[in-house]
Amino acid sequence: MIALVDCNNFYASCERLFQPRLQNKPIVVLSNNDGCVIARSEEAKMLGINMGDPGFMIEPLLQQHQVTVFSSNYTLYGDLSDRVMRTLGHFSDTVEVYSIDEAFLDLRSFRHHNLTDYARQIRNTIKQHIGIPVTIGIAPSKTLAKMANHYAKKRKKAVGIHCLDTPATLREAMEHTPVQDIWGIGAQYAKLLVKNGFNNAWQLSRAPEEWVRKNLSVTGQRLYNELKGIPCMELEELPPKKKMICVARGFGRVLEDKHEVMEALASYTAMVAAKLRSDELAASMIHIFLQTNAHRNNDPQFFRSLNISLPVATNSTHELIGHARRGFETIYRPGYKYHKTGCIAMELVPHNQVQYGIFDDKNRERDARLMKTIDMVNRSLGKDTVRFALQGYSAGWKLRQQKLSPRYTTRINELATVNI
DNA sequence: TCTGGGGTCCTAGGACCC
DNA sequence: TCTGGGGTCCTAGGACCC
Repeated sequence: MIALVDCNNFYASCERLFQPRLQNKPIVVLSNNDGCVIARSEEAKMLGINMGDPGFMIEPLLQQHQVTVFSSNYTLYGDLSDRVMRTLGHFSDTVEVYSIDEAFLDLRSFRHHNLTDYARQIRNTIKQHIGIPVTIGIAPSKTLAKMANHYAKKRKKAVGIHCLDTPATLREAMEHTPVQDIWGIGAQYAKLLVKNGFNNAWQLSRAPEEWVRKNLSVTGQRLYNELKGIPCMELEELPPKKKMICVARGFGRVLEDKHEVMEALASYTAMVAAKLRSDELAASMIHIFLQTNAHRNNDPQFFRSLNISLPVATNSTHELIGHARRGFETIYRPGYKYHKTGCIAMELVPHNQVQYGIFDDKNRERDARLMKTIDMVNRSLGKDTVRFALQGYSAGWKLRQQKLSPRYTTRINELATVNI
């Protein structure tokens, strides 16, 4: 059996952990730039606030019900996530960290245990040691474990655990799972399935396999077998090798000044370079793009992107910024209100396996030492302490984060204070 | 009358996930 | 005024090769 452990309303729960007065109060967390709702406490869900609602559009509702709003604080969530995952490691030798708030646990060697009791133990330990509430679903395959978890959240909230270990419990959960709630079925496939008379997971698992293969491709066929209880997806303990590294962001406001857009692109490129180094990778190609705000119907729209092949794979900040700048010069057009830009590193190779070029005259070893030093300084004194000229100092494109909470667990000067 | 066929590589686009 | 960001996988179709 496989368990899926999922943190409840994770970002909202993280924020609440350090502000106990928000217990039983509605909370929402907004995406970058304080854009859309990406997490809600139960109380906020009950008010009819949906995932993805733009913050400014639900402003009256937030005020009316005194909803506490937070900007997203990934430093805090990442640290609490690490603690949860480390704790899960005590309960199974095989843990796949699937996302910041979810993990699959292999419980196949626990055949003689009462798995519901074991799950209760996991749940209590995480609540006690870290303070985050979790829900646990247990079933014969990953897809069914996801379904069990979903079922527990919807119908057994108080218990927070659901185990699909008999044909009857399996069928019951599947009949109560509409196709769009199946892991791997999105809006498009759900529409197609309903049109063809498959409304819930049970019905889909009874569909002709040929039809599934033809209409949902091989991923759909895998999913179909998982629904039948035949595991087709193994647990991945090691994170797979990255194929790309992307930093892209909308600006706090639209930009019409070429240099400001370039500063943003240079800064995102520098972030890509730092990520490459921390993963010990180098990029053989970068992709850059810039675009206007598609939501502003009255503005002329512009989108352009460019692939840039690099003569020698690199993770050096100034080299990557140099390539990005030359690319930017060729795709930039004046006269538009720019909203977003980004840099994507592709064709990644391990940094110690880079092929040098015959005509390459750069001193790459000296460069690597310089980058190491910069990373060290920025790690200890803050992300932007050392930066390159092109990144600039104008804050016009910086993120909007008006409701940012302290990084309680990772910065000594942002510790929580307790009045007694 | 009949107008090759099998293979690879690349890219764009669509679908999905959290 | 204000609508997220970072990923993966699969397929179809074109270019090219022999």
